[in-house]
Amino acid sequence: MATKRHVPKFRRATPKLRREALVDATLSCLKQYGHEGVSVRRISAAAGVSIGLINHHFPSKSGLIAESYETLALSLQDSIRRQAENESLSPRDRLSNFFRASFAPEILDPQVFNVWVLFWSMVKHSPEIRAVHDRTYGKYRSILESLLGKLVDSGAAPAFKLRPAAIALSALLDGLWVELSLSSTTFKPREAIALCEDWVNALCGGGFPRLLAQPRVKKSADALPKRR
Amino acid sequence: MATKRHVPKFRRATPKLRREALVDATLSCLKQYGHEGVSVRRISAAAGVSIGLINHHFPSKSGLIAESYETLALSLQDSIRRQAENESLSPRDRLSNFFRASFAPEILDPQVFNVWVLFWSMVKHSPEIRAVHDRTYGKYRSILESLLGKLVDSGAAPAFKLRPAAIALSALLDGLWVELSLSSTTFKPREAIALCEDWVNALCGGGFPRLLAQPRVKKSADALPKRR
DNA sequence: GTTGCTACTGTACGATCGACCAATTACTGT
DNA sequence: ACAGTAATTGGTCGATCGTACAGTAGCAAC
Repeated sequence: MATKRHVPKFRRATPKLRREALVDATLSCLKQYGHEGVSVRRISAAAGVSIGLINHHFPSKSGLIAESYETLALSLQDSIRRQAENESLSPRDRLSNFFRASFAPEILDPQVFNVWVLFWSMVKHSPEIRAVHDRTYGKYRSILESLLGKLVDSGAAPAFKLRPAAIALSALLDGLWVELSLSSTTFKPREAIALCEDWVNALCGGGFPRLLAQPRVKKSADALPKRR
Repeated sequence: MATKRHVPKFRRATPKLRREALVDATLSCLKQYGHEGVSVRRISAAAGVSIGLINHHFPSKSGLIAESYETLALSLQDSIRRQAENESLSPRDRLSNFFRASFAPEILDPQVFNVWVLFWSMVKHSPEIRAVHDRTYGKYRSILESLLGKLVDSGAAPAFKLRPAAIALSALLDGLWVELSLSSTTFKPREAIALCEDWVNALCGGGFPRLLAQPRVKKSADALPKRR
């Protein structure tokens, strides 16, 4: 026997690191195989660990999937938000950066869309996944609201109702993202960006009178319009 | 023995009728169980037939699913389009009807959305489903283009590029539909309708200059702008 | 009544699923 | 060097999956 002492069959990792590795493997499998990728065997194989390890670190398969959803959602969100955080730019330019980032290749990756839609299809049947969805979507909309609010503060746009505007803009972004992801041949990312810019330009130009009706006010609960 | 002659164990049906029944059962299972509903056993039980009958009428399970997708897509499409077909209304009013129909309860049914997203998630991994998607989505956009074209003809809107406008409007519709279906608490269908109306109003008021750049012309290939 | 066609049944098969758990083993503290 | 801890393994369990196929039986034609 030479100097060979001992070759470990596996290496221990801290629960935190191992969980992250399993989440990465899950996303990888979902991208590659779709529905069929959601299998403890496939995921553990991709992570290079044994089958039983998943149930050691996660309560069940759906727990692992929920955590994977949250990881992907926050990753995409941060990737987009970073582009819009440049404080040296005007709010209007930051919105433009937000749009460009929203249709960057890494976001339009068809595999990412596929995984995303898969999560959507689980929202209704899994409370854990639904919780993740509500949390991340609320955060996304609040980012948009914040950007739109700064737009008003900078004087680039007249005062308008932030929430419906953020809803409309995020819907437009989402809808374009979906269509682009489903078939990239119909139109191009730059067209999608232009359509978002057009929407904001119309907003700045007062093109949506209904959104202007009740400007932002600090408190005054009675300021809530009674709907028409 | 009394008059009891013979109680048939099953009744024969024409292939056409049986296929339709199986498609209906498939959609029902998908609505109720989501991913887990896509099972020949569950579907055949819902249709009240034996397991083997599916493979007698369809080449495989994915064939049945593709046909179910097409059935649902055409059903929703017709339901919406009927509202906009009233020839006695102005093009602008027909668009409004189109919006209202797009957010009618039967379209916003969370179960329908769930099934729809499930189909989306299969588009990338199944050529048969992809074919159905491309066909139905192209048809949907052409309906929108036609409506928008009539809007120009009626003089309600200045001439604009139909295709990008139809893309933007369908994206807005889809995005709002997705958000409403995912969590109905965030906003209400009437807000979604209002946001669509606002978009068309802005279009009619010339709020999207970029869409106006090149009005509809018959030929003139050199009219394509060089992008900025 | 009889025959022929085929819609239809139902079992069987091999593969794969998620969960479970006792045994193993890498690593840390002493 | 040793012991304790817990991360990790890998086999097993019952359930369920899609497909195949040999056999059954409804129903129309004659």
